[in-house]
Amino acid sequence: MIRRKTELLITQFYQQDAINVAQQLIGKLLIRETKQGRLYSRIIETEAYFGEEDTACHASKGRTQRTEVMYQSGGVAYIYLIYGMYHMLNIVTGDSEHPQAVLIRGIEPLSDDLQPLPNPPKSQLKTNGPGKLCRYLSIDKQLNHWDLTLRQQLWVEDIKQQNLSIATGPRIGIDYAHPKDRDKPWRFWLKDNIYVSK
DNA sequence: CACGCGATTTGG
DNA sequence: CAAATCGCGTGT
Repeated sequence: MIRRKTELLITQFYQQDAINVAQQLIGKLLIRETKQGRLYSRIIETEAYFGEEDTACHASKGRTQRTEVMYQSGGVAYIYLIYGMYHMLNIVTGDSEHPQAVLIRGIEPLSDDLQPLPNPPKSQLKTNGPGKLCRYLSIDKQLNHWDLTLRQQLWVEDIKQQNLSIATGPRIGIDYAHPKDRDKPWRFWLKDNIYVSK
């Protein structure tokens, strides 16, 4: 019973608009479970991509094989390859038929007891960037369409957070978008965190 | 079916 | 500042 209720809450959380989810994901726990074990991280940077009307969003080109997953109901992963070598992790949000997603741009890796790592990852294992964190978490297109509400392999957990200082600003790397979208403050990050990109 | 480019990262 | 590297969307 408790479990059912929890799953319902998680589903409802992802059915909110991408802008709301992007903001609320900051500070939450991202868990990756593979045969090698579990990796715990804290989400510290996100971006919202909202609908066909958002010219920065892949769905602005309409429904294609690639964007199909964004038309699903919130809670599944949208993962694609960019620049021929980097994977991007997104979480689909909102109701079905309204394509939107949150790009996970940065995480802070944690130890098994959920404390900041004494020795932050170096070189190949940095996590301050959407491509780097996918490399760190061994995320590729095998997890495209993955249902995060199953709470296996890849999912998000709510943890007690207080006094989070969240900053907002325009999204990165979307020069191709219409100015009205380029300027929208749909990037969110945790202030004063050494892992935030740039 | 050819072509151009991208929600990035890295090293010079 | 440019290279790496290939899937996807577009137009023929």
